[in-house]
Order: sequence, then C-alpha cells, then structure tokens
Amino acid sequence: MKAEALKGHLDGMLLAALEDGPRHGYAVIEYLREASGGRLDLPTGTIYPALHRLEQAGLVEGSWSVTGGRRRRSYVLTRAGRQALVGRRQEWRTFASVVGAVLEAKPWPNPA
Amino acid sequence: MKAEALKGHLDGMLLAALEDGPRHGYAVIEYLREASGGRLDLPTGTIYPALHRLEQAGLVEGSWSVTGGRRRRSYVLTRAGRQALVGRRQEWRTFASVVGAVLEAKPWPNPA
DNA sequence: CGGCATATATAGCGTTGCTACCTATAGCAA
DNA sequence: TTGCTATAGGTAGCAACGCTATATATGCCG
Repeated sequence: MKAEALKGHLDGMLLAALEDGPRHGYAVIEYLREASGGRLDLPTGTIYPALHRLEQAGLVEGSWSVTGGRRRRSYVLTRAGRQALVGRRQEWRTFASVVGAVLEAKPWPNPA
Repeated sequence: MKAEALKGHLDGMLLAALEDGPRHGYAVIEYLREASGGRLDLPTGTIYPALHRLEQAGLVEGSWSVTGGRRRRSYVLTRAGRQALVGRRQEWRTFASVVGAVLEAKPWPNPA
C-alpha cells in the first residue's frame, strides 16, 4: 500500500482503535495490524506523533502508568473524540463512495 | 470532505477520467464534478500540477491545441498510464477494505 | 465596458506519514 | 556477562501533495 494513501484517514482509525476501551500506543499498532489482517503495519514514528496530535486536539486523553517495569501512556476517547469518530465514519463512507464511483466510472447514484 | 483525504488517491481518479478518451484539464475538473454528483469540485491549482506530475511520470501525454481561440492542453493515457490505472484500482480496493474493516471494527475476513 | 465562463499556470503553505535515530526495561540464549 | 528480541516511548527532519492565492488570456453577453 502506498505510503501517502493513509493521509487524512489515520486519525479515524486511531479513534476506532480506542473505541472499545483504552489502549497504549504499542497496543494500538498491534490492534491495527490484527484488525487489518496484517496489511497495516505502522511504524512507531507514525503512531506516537499521531496520538500526540489527537491529544492536543482534545479527542483523546492520555495517562501514564507502569506495568511490569515498563512505562505506558494509555489513551481514552474523550466525548469530543467519540463524536469525531462518528463524523469520521460518515466522511469515510462518502469519500469511499466518491472515489469508488470515479474509479469504477459509475455515475453517482441519482437521488431522484 | 477534508482537504487531505484525497492525498494519494487523486492520480488514480485522473487516470480514470482519461480512460475513455483524451480530456484537457478544465474538462477533467468538470468530469470529476459530474461523476461524483457534485461532491468533487477540485481547484485548478490541484488539477494542473497533478496532470503535470502524471506527464512527468510518463502516465499521460499532453498536446497543445486551439479551440475557439482558446489554447488547451489535452492529455491521453499512455500504455504505462493504462497499466497504472489497473494497479491503482486494485490498490484502492485493498485500501478501502482495510480502512473499512478498521473503522467498522469488523475483523479482516479470514482467507481460510 | 464590466463581468463571467473558459483555460492554463505557478509560488508558497500546511498537513502528515515516514525514515532514522535515540532511550529504556524485561527476558532469554549463548 | 554479553547480546538479541520484544516491549514501550520519544523526536528531528524529510518528502509528498493538495490547497490558497494570484496571474494571464480569450470569448461572449448585457
């Protein structure tokens, strides 16, 4: 998969990865790998800054903890994050329909 | 639709827009608008540089003409462009499946 | 003449994912 | 002990690319 294909769609996937409970960055990477059947194997240099961005944006909230001698930063969805996830899902459906329609050269379904 | 959502997917759509015959930049914009039911209204500052990129990459071939006193640069798919379009379509399907699976929290279909 | 559609072009910006590198602990093998 | 791997986090700098803003030019209509 091309590197830049993800651009603009990663945030939604991160939010989705946190929907069913808090996860720390490393666990998010593993989750995405499993949920995508191994097709998504994102480098840490992608995930950690992205989580920081989401935290800055107030969509997730991070907290430090220590488990087995290792420090972790766990993230939970905020209320805004949950709302954002709903929006991102809708945007994705529209986007996927548009690109699909153009690529398959099928005219957009007429609402009439 | 978010601005950066298109990143990495525009090229494929441009190739698709040229699949059924040559078009010039302005016509490509109109085609995409119609094929997407008005959801895609791309600025000229996006289309023209993108077509230049595709030409540089050897995927399309441009030629000047004059119609009704207006100069146009029409683009045709090269053989490589046609092959690239096939590849882009396949990549899109994979990408859409991956993102869809993660966003909808459905595990990737097991090939077994 | 003014304004709009048609038609092309480029400079510069902002976002964002990636590469490469760094730190640190736990556990296991040589 | 040494070293490798997995786990866990981090940053600096780069590259790609779509967008904004701006510029040029023609045809046509009021």
